Amino acid sequence: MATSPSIELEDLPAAADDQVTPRFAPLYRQIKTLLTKRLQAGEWKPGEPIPSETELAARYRVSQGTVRKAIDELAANNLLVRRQGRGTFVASHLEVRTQFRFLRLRPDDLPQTELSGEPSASMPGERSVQGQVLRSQVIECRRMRGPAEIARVLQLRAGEPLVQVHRVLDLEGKPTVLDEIWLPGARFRGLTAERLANYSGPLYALLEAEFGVRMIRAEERIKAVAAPAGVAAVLHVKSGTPLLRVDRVSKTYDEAPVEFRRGWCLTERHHYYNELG
Amino acid sequence: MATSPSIELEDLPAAADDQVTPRFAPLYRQIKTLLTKRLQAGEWKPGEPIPSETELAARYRVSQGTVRKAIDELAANNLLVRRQGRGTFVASHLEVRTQFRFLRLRPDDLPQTELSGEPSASMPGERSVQGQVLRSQVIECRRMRGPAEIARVLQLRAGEPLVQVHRVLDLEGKPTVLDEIWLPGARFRGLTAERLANYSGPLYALLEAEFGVRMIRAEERIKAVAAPAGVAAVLHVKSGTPLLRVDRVSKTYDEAPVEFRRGWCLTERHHYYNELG
DNA sequence: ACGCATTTGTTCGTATGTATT
DNA sequence: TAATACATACGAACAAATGCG
Repeated sequence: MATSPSIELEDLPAAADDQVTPRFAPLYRQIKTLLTKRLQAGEWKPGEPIPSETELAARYRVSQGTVRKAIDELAANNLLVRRQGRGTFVASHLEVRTQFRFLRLRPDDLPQTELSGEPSASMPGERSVQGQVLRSQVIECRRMRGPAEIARVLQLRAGEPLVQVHRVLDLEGKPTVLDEIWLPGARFRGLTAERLANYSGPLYALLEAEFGVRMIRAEERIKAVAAPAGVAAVLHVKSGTPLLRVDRVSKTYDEAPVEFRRGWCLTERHHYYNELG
Repeated sequence: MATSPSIELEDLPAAADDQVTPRFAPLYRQIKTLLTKRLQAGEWKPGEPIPSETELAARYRVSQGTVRKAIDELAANNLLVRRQGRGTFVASHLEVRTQFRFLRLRPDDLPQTELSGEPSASMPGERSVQGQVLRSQVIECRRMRGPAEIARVLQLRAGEPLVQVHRVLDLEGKPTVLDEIWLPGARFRGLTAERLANYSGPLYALLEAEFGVRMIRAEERIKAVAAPAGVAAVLHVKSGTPLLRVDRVSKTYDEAPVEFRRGWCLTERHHYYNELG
């Protein structure tokens, strides 16, 4: 097993907790809160349908339109997915439609026509997503008491147990991203190197299916840095090569952070894609 | 005047035009299209109110709720801004609330509390926005017949006239971003170095006020690169320093591209911030 | 292949609440 | 205070998509 690429954590953002909850909220927003709590409690599992609008309206003694507006917002927040004629479903990283929702790296020469393509399976451990062949390989997975900075970002007490995962993403057959991932040990008790090695799908799908933790939202902070020696070796480039360093804090319901990830991305043939509205 | 930093344009994305317009659309979406056309025609100017919902409902012979749903989507697309009790207004880069909407660079040590602060004026040519002091200085502005790649991205014929602007953004008093901007010459006929020098606000506000071109949406493609000598000199760093290279294509109504911009960003003390939903 | 029941999507109309001028 | 405009809430009806018998 490769040694851990030694990294410094000099400037992680501090966690803030200034949620302002107004005392009086419109009815549909109260319904939204109630539904969110039921989702958070795991009353309906990812991929399952929630009760119909008419049923919920009766349940909460409000009109169907009010329930509808609450669900509209939850769907806009990617907590639910509406399907005409079928029902409203709990969003899931297991669905092909929403797999790799957070992956923003694209090949430079991607034809526009392939962008809408759905992920397709191919060789074991390999997947084609958004027109690019993707392979993930876990380098390391161990339990540790993490650095204070990580604990702070994850809103844990310093010294609390963490799971640390290192992995390489191959895109188009070339090692392109080295991910260093930290998870709170308490939430992910059975997460082992073996479990990860036997699994080939998206990490968030595994975390959702096995540990019931759904990643809803994430913040990313991106810098250009010179590749440290350890990282450079894994990506087969010279030390000092410019890399994208993407720091991600992923959050679940109620904005609770449950993952910190630092990705080192080689952008010779790829780029980070973003849309500004 | 400084010489143009020589850059290569090896891998700009090709422009695609595969808008699928379904023949039959719901009423509210037809209304949305009609309103968009009137906005595009400049019937209402940025910052001005559009007619009230009841008035539009009467005008188009539909219910107020249908107009409301159309406006909801236009507001979600940042074309309109709703203000309870006042009316619905054409979005504008001139408003303090939406100034620098597309600026994603943040100082590393920004306290969360300052994030919500509104931009405030200070010294001439200097502005405080999102907790950071910002100063823009134009290095160069000239007319030219641009490279074929630029023309392609802007969906112009090769050899059509372009305006090229180079500028430096100072953040916290340090040169941090070198922007190389290309605009279609035809749309921006009176744009000169002098006009830019006399103006200190956001560029998009100028383009909107003087030339009636509103930037609605943009796509960015980001790479980590080694600073070329010309860029390094402007940013006061050693050649080869890792920089964020942010390529932006800005679009106006109907997805028409009207700006290509390449930003070279020093991320020693700053980062590119992004939220994933 | 057809029709039926279910569920979300669209549209209308009305009434009332809240913010602004 | 009054008028105006957007925001919320209700109820009803029909359209469109889906799944099933």
